[in-house]
Amino acid sequence: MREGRPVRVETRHSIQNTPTGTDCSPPTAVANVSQYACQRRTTTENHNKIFTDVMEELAESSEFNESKGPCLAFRQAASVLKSLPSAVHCLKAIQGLPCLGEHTKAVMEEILTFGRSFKVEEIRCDERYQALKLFTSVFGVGPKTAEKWYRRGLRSLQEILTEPNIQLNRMQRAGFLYYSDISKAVSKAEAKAVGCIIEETVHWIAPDAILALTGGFRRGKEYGHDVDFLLTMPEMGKEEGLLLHVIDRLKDQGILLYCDYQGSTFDVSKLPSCRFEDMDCFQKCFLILRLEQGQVEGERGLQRDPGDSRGWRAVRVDLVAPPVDRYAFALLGWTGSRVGLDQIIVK
DNA sequence: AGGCCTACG
DNA sequence: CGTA
DNA sequence: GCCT
Repeated sequence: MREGRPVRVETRHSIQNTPTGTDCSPPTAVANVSQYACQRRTTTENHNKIFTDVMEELAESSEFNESKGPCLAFRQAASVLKSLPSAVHCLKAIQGLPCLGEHTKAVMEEILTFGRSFKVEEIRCDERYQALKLFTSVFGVGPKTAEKWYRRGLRSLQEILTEPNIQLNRMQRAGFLYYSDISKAVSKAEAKAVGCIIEETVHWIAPDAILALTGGFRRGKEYGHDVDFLLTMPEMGKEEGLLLHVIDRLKDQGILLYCDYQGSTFDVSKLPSCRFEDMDCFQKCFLILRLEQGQVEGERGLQRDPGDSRGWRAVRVDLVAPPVDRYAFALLGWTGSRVGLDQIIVK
């Protein structure tokens, strides 16, 4: 997810003392909003959905209008609001928070007063916005491609698939093929089932390999849009080639529907300075896996009508394979001191 | 007034 | 260009 | 649009 860019910390970003007691939100609501999006409190539930939905629509609309600045600003505003531990009930409660300026606050006031934003409702009615939103909801389709299709007069996904002169790339073909599955949220039970499959595959290759769930489900979320794992070997360097082996095995099992592999770009001799926190250089892959319904806890053998559904669904899965020293560092960073390694390593 | 991730495929 |  |  993407949480937007870091914001410099200021003393005013911390809550001011409110000795008069006129604030109408818990005092903790505004305290401790970090300078960095990645350091902000990541709550399991979003307590300000009524605001963040609108901010994200404004961001999307800005993106479609190629207004990069406003797009970023609305995304950051949404990110800050999502990090709050409780719902905002009056504007006073967000005093001093970063990324919430004049315009954003005006929109929020409108929502507090009328329960809706009229500007956003206008945007939602716009034909171009609707089409671009629909097109970009396909995995592999961004604003440029969506705009191209819109200018050709296309309006529905069916029209895209029917149009003979459109050549979809590999990513987009997967996007259309598994559209409804990928659009659907992944449940915790499904994430666990994916974990079992990856675990079995990984340990078949290397019994001492270490696999850990990360991302939203690691933080205890009930639903997510993909499932993330960290994978490594206890002995430094042994993780080389492991990820490609895993991908081969998934292929052999016939459950690999899509695979985008990125080799490691970590090179000590090339790096000007050691950046421990740079996770982007590790081996990783973005997959779409076929998950059998029978593998999911709670859905075992409940299939009364086999003709009713396929008996499986597609799930987006990310695997990252750092060397073990970085792995430990990354896990501790994501996990915090309260959870032990035994709780986060899938065994 | 000017910036607003980046690296990879 | 699109992804994370 | 928000911040510097």
